[in-house]
Amino acid sequence: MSEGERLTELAKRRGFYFPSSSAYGGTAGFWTYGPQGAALKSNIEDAWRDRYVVKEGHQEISAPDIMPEPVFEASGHLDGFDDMIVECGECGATHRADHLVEDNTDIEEAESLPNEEVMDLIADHGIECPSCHTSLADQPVDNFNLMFETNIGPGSSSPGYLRPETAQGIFVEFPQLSEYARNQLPFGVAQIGKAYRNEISPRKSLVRVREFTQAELEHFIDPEEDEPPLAEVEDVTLPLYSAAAQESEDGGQRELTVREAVDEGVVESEWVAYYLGVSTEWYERVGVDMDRFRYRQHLAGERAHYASDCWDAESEVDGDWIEITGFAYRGDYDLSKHAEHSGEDYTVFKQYDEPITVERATVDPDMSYLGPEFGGDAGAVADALEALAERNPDAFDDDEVTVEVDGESHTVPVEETNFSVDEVTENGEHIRPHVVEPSFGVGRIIYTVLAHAYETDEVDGEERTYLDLPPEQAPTTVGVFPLMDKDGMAELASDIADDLRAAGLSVTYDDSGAIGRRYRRQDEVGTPYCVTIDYESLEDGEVTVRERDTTEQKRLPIDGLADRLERLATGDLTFADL
RNA sequence: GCGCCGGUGGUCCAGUGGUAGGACAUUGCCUUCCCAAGGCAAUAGCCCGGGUUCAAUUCCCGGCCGGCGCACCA
Repeated sequence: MSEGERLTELAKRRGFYFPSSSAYGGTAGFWTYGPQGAALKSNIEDAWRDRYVVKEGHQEISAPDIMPEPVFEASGHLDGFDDMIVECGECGATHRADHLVEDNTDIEEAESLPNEEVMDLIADHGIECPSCHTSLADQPVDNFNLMFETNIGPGSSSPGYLRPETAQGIFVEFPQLSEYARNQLPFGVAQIGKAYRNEISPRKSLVRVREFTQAELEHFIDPEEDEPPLAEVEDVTLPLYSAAAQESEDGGQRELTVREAVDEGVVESEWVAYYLGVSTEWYERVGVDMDRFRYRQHLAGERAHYASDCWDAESEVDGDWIEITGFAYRGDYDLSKHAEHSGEDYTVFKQYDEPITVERATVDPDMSYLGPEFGGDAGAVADALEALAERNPDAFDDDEVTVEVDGESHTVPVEETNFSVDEVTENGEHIRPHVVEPSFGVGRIIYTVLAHAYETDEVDGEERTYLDLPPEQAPTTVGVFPLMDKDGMAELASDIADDLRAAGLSVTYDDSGAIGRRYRRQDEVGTPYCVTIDYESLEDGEVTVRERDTTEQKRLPIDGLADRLERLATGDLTFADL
C-alpha cells in the first residue's frame, strides 16, 4: 500500500476526511472533514492565524465566496481561465483550439475570436489532431472555464462566480481596507476561506479538489520605502530549488539562510525571503517533516498572469512534490486592474516628510470664450490646454497656443487660457501599493501533515500505528480512561475529564474495551497524552499519564493535572521533566 | 476529458448466474484489565441505471466514484 493509500484508509476509518455525498454516488473533487479532520483543520487554521495575523499585526477579513462578473473581468480570471477546447472525434483527446489555430496560421490572438470562427479556421486550414492526426474539421469548439458560474438573483442578467482564490475578496475592497488601516503602509489583510475551481480531473484525495480552503495574506507595501524585518528570520535555513538550478543539468537544491539567499540574489524580493523564513518555522510548528520539504522557484513560463516572481513551498508524499503554498510578488497588478475597471481610487496618499514647493504651470481657460469659439469641442480643448501646460509650459510663451483635438488643430489666444506659473505646495503623492502574497492551501497542508505524521513501530511485539502530530495540532489533547468501568473509577475519571475540559483542553473519554485498545485508538488519531484512573487513584489521588510517541507512563497527582497537561501541550514542559 | 485497472459490512479482502464469507473494527455481557488478551453474543454489505436470463452481486452496455498514465493545473 502506498503512503497515500494508507493515509486515505486511516482518514476514512478514523474520521479525518472522506468523499462527500457518497450516498448519491459521490462527487469528484469534494471531501468532507470528519470529526478528527475538522478539529485538525481548525487547529492548523488557528496556528496560521496566530502567526500571520496576530504575530504580524495584520487584519483578518471574511469576504463572500460569490462575486459578480466584473470582479473577474478585472482580475483577469474570466479571460485567463476560459479555454477554448476542441475534442478529437477519433481519439477523444482534448486540445486548446486557440493554440492549434495560432500554431497553424498567422493569427496570434485566436482566443479573442468567436468559437464559430475558430471552428471555421480549423476546417479551412485542415488542422489535425496533434495526437492521432485525424482532421478536426467540424468538431465543435467549446468553452471551458475553470470558474463555477452562477446567477445572482432571478434570471441570467447578473452572472456571478465562485471565487477561484480568496485574494480577490481582499483586493476589491482595498479602498475600504486601506481606510481601516488609517491609510498607512505597510499593512496586511488576511483571509481564511473557501475557493473553488472546476478542475478537469480531481486527483489524490485532498490534493486536487474542486472546493478547498485557502489561507491568504495580502501584504500591501510601499515598494520605494518599506522593508521587511528580515533580521527576525535571517538565520533560518531555507531549502531552495531555484529556477536556474531546475534548468541546469547538475543543479540541485541549496540550503541557504534567509540572509544568504537575499545577499546572493537567489531570492530576489526581500519580502518574499522574509515570508519564506517565517513560513519555514511555521511549517515545522504544524508538523511538516522538513526533510521532505523545499521551496521551488517558478520557471518563467510557469508564472501566473499577475506574478513577477514566485516561489512555491512543496512537500513530498509518495515521491511526488505537492504545492502547499505559493509566495508571489504580485506588484501592483491587482490594484491597478481594479482601479482601471471600477474607476475607483486604489491608491494611498503618502505624505512627504516636509512639504515641497514646486513651480506648477496651470491654466484656467475662459469658457465663455472657448464655448462660442469651439462649440462641442470646447471641453476637450480645455483638457488639452491643461495637459499641454503641464507637459510643455514654454508653448504658452507666445500670443497664441495651438492644441490638437481628434486630429484637428485649434488655436487659442494665450490670454484667454489664464495661463500662469505658480509656486505650489505639495504635501505628498498618491502611490499604488505593491502586494506580497503568501497563499496557503489548507487541505494540502493537512494532507502533508498527516502523511508526515504517520508512523509505525512495535510495542510488546505488536505493530502499532500512530500519528506523531504536534500536540498543538492534534484533534484531541488528552484521552481519559477508567481502567475499568466499575468501583467508582468511572466516576472519578469522568470528573477528571470534566475538569480538564473546563481548563480548556480538548478531551476524549473512553471506557470501552481493554486499556491497550483504548491507547491504540488515541494513537491512531494522534492524541499526545492519555490519563488512566485505576484502583490506586481512588486511594492516593494519583493517575497514570502516558505519552503517545514513547508509550512511557508516569504517576501524577490529580491536583494540578490540567495545568501540567496544558504546559506539555504547549511545549512549555517535556514529558521527561515530569 | 481520454486510456488502463478497480468498486462486496465502518475498514481491508475472498467468492458466486440461484442474493454471500473471513479478518479487523464496533456494541453488550463475563474475566481487579496499564499497551490491539480470552470467552459468549449482537449489529452491519454486493456503487447506480439499463440489457441478457426463469433468475444478475456475478455476464454485457452506460453512468458515478477511486487509483495510475496522458492532458489540464490560469
